[in-house]
Amino acid sequence: MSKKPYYITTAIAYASKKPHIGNTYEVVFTDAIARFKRMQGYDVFFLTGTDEHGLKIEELAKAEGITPKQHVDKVTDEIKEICKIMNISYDGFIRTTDEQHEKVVQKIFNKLYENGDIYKGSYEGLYCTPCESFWANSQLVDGKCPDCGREVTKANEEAYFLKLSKYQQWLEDYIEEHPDFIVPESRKKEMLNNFIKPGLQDLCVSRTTFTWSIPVTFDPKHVIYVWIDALSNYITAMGYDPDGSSEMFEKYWPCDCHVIGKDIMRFHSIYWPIMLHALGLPMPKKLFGHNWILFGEDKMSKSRGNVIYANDVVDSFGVDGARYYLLSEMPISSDGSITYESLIERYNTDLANTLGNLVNRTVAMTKKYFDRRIMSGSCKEAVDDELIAKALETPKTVEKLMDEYRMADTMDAVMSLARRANKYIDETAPWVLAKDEDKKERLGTVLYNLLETIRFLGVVLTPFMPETAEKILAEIGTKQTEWASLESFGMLEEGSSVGEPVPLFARIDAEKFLAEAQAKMEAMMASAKEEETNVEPLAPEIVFDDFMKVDLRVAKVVECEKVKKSKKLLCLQLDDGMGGRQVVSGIAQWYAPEDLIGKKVAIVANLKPVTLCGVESNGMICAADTADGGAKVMFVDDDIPCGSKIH
RNA sequence: CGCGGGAUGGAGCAGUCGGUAGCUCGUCGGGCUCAUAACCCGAAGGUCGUAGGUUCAAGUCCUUCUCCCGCAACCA
Repeated sequence: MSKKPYYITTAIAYASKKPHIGNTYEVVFTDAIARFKRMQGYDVFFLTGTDEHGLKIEELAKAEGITPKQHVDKVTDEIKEICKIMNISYDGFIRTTDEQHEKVVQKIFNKLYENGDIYKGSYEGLYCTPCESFWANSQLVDGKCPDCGREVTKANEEAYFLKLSKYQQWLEDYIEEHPDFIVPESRKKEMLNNFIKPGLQDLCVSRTTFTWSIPVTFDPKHVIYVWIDALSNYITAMGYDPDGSSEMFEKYWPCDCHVIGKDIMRFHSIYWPIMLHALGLPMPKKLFGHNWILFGEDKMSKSRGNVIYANDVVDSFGVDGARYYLLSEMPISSDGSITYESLIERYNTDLANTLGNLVNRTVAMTKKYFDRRIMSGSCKEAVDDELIAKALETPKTVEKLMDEYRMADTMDAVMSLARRANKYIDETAPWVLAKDEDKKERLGTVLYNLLETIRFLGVVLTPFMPETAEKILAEIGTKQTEWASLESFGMLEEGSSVGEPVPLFARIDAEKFLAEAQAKMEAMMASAKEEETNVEPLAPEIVFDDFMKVDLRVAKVVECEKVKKSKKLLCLQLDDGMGGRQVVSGIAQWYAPEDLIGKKVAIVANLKPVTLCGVESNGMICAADTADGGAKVMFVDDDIPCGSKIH
């Protein structure tokens, strides 16, 4: 009988910059599932790759003075290197710049066009000529271009649209009728309530403002929207072709699981199903949206000095230390957090103490008492039963948990067996048995039970920590490494020999390590600061009259409170020397109301009033952007009277 | 009242169908010496966010409120 196919993918990584450890999580998670399914006897295809088109990459390359292709080649090499370091067993690695992919994406676009699911329409918008940008009404600042402040003109540009609206009802029904399609459940509700039910607007799927993308064949000044391009990778990589797909595609499609970050759930749960449906293809079976790994409470960024790359972790903790951490630390329902402290703790307690030491002490005793020989396991006693039962139950538990992608719980189930084995050593006290020649046979059995339990651990760990598993199994000299060999306890070959007891995981000195990590962080922040000197490009030149149109004034913050229902907005009552005014400002993330009360600030005083979240705003507080995306308010000397004009 | 998730010993979490509140780490005490100052046992520590309700019985079901998080909106 042929093996059942199982097709699993990660999202393709955006080839703009080297991914950090949080980004690496997805590929490790998926790798563990892929390896697990292989062990279960599935014919697995595990696809990953890189998304290499788009405006951002074009701009980055320009800034570096290289071509976009050179840029993505570099980043893709880095990503492949990380996969190698992390021991990722992908079967396919697609790049969206692959010729085959580009060709098929064009065909997909054409087919959708021919079927009428993509149509040519016009993108109606407000255009700022100097900036060459379209803006939506809501983006305008005082009715003007938010970038340069000039007048915008109504303009029409032709563009292609995907008829999402046509499939809205179908999509809604499909998601409702397939409760396992989007997991976890909360993501499903988010998508349904925030996007689908309010109504889908047709999606603009072509661009003319940049060129680093796949051209529309029949209208070459347009390039295909990156998400159409990117999502297609899941089928183009497998040999899908509107004119006749490969056998491989027929075998593996529909995909069993797309593992994706929660941020791109939207694209995968709306655009992708509709594209597939329009192409007449079956839906993937599951979209699994995972959470993020944050550094403590923060997102990782260079300016915070907290970017951790996969290779940093691997250098200190080894591949499997890194893999184990990622797999065990990520809760299913909320964001995980990575800290050096927890990394060390996890490594030392679970891997070094519980697992590594178990293997080491058992092998050492086998060496000491039986000159490495594995004895018979036939001299049984009642104490053995609990250990044996636990060993037999562990693979079953793992299977059950892995069905629901409960990775952290899976890791715990495995460690729990190792802990039980340590306890068994205490219960049986082999060193006491060793003192009594009559107990030699019993001692042999105790060690046999331990070694057999270690074999279970080795086999069960194979998908998660392949290198360690291999070491463990080699150490006890067994050939019984198949998942099926865990059906019964006692498959370990009697009479064979164990290897030399070598620690699997060396303990890490937390204090020393943290001091070094601190130094690294500081160095990173310093270098990030240097990079920050890359200032924003200058806006187009203006004449003095333009400047004079802006009326800047000094004002004192009299009252300040948060705008309800909004995370970002503060509502300020200002003394502007002209009877006072109310201004709303999007700085709540960086300033508490009491930070501002009593201070004097610079305001743009003649902005047309607008209403934000139901609160009227008459003007704008001047603030400087900071490198990490924050803002710093420009405070003014207290002795300048309110209402003073600023030139 | 935009949508959704959550609040459980010092920390991080589990708790399926309502039926004695559990796990890992940490702390304290003890044991052991095969082992990587590792391992094992014991103890302290929780009125399960708040206020009500249903029930013989509520962490679990219903309602009120508070706070946190995600998504959406919003950054004039």
